[in-house]
Amino acid sequence: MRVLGDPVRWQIVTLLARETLCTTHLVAETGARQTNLSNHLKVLRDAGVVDTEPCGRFTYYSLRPEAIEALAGSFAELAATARATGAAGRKRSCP
Amino acid sequence: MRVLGDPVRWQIVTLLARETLCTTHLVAETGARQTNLSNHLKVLRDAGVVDTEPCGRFTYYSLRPEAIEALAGSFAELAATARATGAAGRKRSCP
DNA sequence: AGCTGATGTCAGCATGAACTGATGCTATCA
DNA sequence: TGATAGCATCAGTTCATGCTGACATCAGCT
Repeated sequence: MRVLGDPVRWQIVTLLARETLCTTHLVAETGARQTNLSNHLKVLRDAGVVDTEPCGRFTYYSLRPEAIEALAGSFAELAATARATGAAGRKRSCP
Repeated sequence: MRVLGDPVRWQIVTLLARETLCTTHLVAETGARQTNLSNHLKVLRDAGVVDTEPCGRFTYYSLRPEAIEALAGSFAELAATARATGAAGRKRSCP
């Protein structure tokens, strides 16, 4: 969750959702430095959001749909309970 | 998105999803100081994630289901395109 | 009106995260 | 085998943001 808070990482995720890319492509697309991107990609890798696949001297990055789907599911669940409490008028009384 | 990256704010959101609460309750639940919570609630209010309803000298906070549902929808869409690119093997060729 | 308690706002401080430059490793090509 | 390119890691600096204390404000009660 905190991992996707950074705008650069969010841009990386949206780019990878459409296409599997390697670091060079991401550098060209985002305009960020290679080192900077490498750090962000490490964070995304550690969080299990992206997968890596070496290809010669390049490394391809792809988005893991499971991770995004899990987030989407928890958000949907949260929205459902929120709507239920709103409909039921569930509120704790003033102390 | 960036707004929900903070763990305290995430805790506030999950609490409000279940029950409409006022600041005193949130102070008791999270253990954070009142000023700290007030700042976080301001951020959530500015982002349109929560609604406020004054009740005497208390103020009730409730989660806005629309905001969460919008997030859930965009995540689901992202996951769908990610899964499609994975299935189609869509990748940009090495430069 | 005056008092009390709940809440919001502001300025300063501290912690953490992002960005950068330098360096090293690995794979490909001449 | 030397040169080059892609990529990762490390240490240092800068910047953002959360936290805190002090003050202001507002509603309700006596």
